[in-house]
Amino acid sequence: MLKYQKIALEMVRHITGNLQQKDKLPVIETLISHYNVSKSTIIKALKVLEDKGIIYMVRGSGIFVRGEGRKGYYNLLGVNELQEDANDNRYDLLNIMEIELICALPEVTTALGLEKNAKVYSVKYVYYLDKQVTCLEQAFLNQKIISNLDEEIALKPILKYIKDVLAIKMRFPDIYVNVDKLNAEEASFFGLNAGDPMLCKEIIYHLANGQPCCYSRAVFHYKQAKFFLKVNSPN
Amino acid sequence: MLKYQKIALEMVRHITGNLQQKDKLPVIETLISHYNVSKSTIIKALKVLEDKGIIYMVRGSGIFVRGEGRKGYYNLLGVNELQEDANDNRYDLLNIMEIELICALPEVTTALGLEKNAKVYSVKYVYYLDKQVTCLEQAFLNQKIISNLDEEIALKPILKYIKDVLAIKMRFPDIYVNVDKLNAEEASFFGLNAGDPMLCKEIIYHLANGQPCCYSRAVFHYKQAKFFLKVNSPN
DNA sequence: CAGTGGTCTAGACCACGAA
DNA sequence: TCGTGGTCTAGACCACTGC
Repeated sequence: MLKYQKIALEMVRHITGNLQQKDKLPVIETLISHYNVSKSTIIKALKVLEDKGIIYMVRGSGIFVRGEGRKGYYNLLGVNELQEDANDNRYDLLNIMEIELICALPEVTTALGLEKNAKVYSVKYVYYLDKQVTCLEQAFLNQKIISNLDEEIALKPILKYIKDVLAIKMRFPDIYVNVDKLNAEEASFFGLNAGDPMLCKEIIYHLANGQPCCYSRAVFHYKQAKFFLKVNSPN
Repeated sequence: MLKYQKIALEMVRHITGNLQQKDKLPVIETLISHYNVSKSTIIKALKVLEDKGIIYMVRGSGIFVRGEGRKGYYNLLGVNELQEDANDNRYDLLNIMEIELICALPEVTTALGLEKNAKVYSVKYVYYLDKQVTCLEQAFLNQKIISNLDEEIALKPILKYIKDVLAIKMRFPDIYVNVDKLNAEEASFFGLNAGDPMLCKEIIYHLANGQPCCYSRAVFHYKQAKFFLKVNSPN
């Protein structure tokens, strides 16, 4: 693990454990001697925290804690589908409804940049929160990249499996959000009526080399479709 | 303007004007001699583009163009409300329905961290796309920070005014997204029915020193509530 | 194993905020 | 004016990709 990453991690732990919104961090000079690294490395670590929305740095003044988001809202980037971060208690139960190897439909071949009739794994997930269905997800994985998928693998954090076991590096997801009315089938899962609102979140995951490898479409119960996003100044 | 910002800007222009998805950029050594700056400065400029989702860098391989998002979707960060970026043709007409100086309601005092009964400007906007209402927005601005607001000012990009005329620096918005049913009043604006879906996007803008100064709540027609977000590897 | 992106350093200098 | 964040440099060295 790189120096700046390690420092960033330590800082996150220290902040979340001990500090509150608007608390001031030590000045950079202090951090330099504390971690015994160069200024650039400290700043790089701090930038990581700034990008995550944990701190903000004010020139001429200091470094401050940015504080929590609104309660009941989930991090839009804390990509909960495909169980990337299972610590996040966005749901308390997960089931796989179906898992099969199919020929990709046009929608999927486009999203994943595949040849016609290429094979993909389709995995349908149901997420529960307080014993209610909160999210329906269907994920399509390029079989050329992720082969030998089975239920046991798919039930564990699948992106972690891809990273750790297959040693494939994921990068930059593209996220699409839109709103629509529930169809009858979806509505029955949620215990809602057809025509009720829903939020649809689509994600296309790319590998380190830019190739798309996974396309996911998740539909959320509108009462639980609450997301936040901490942005930084675009400069 | 800083070196790396200037270089980033030039690069963006060059890419959007001449290159396509997956095209390869010159190697860093070349960029160094072309722009006549140090390696760190080039990398800093490239990071700006990477954060914007314009390029991706692959170690050992090269720097590539990431390509456009899906058609018909708008950048979730291209914060169109309050007209930050008027070039973006997310709407083709804008009206102010109402502008007044009022005592902040509890919801607003919380969002802006104000004292009870503090004064805020309330500005109600209506956005049109293809002669249809596409978005209703109500913005609340802390009067202690933005004083003397009038219709003429509010109709121009208001964040630009705050930055350029008042010389106040904006930073890190917090964005909240949720989905709900339209009430009767909102529905009548959109030409939809009460109970139809809507997307609500709330933004709290903070100043450079961390103080919240503006709270905006925008409701979108569900057929036009399509947003994308280009994320980078969290490292 | 060559080529390319990326980390890390030490230090000069700049820009902004607060007192 | 001082303290603090931030830019920029030159160069050593590391880590990954693809031939």
